[in-house]
Amino acid sequence: MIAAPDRTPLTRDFFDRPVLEVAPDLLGRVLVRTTPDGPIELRLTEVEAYDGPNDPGSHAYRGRTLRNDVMFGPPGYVYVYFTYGMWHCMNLVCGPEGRASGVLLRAGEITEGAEVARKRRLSARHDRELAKGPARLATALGVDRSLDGTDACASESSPLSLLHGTPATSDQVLNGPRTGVAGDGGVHPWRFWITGDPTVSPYRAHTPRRRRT
DNA sequence: ATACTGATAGCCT
DNA sequence: GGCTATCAGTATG
Repeated sequence: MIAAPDRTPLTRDFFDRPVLEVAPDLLGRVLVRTTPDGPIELRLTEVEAYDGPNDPGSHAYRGRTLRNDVMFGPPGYVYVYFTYGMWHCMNLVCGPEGRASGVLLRAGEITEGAEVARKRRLSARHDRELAKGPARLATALGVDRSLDGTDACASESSPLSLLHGTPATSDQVLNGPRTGVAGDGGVHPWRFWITGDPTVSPYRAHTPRRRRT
């Protein structure tokens, strides 16, 4: 028999650990997004770690700015950024405070509120594609910069909350190079995912773009 | 299934 | 001015 997922929120202490410890521990956890259209729940299946000022792939690498300010604050809060002129992506700040490390939420399985998520992701041909990729995940959940700095340790009824769920066991977790990070030729195998899960996004190496004329 | 390309605007040098 | 923690559409095996 299978135990029901634990619906208590993760605590501040959960996030107040080194990012490489937190990242794999997030797999199988449940993100609840409360919207005017109803709640959406997502079981995390793929994440990526970014280790602050020592990590050239991190938005915090070149210091504190208006955009990345939340990353330099306390752990357990949400950092949302806008990229490629069209998309949003969300991260969870990890400890210790001031290190500016975080976990990018890359993919997950919608376990509740799929009807609401489908309306935001009209191009998805299958439910497993609703949140397959970081920008798709944010779109499906209706997450944008207005949620930057939101507390993920708040109650289930707040705009965003991360519940214990059913954590993946270590034998279910694989790791490998991060997706699309410039200069990260596998030196940092900091992408973590649940083995064989159909909602995990395909790996893409960083592709340098040629300047258009 | 994989491979390539254009779209788009904020961010940082 | 160059770059980007991406996606959707199209082409091809």
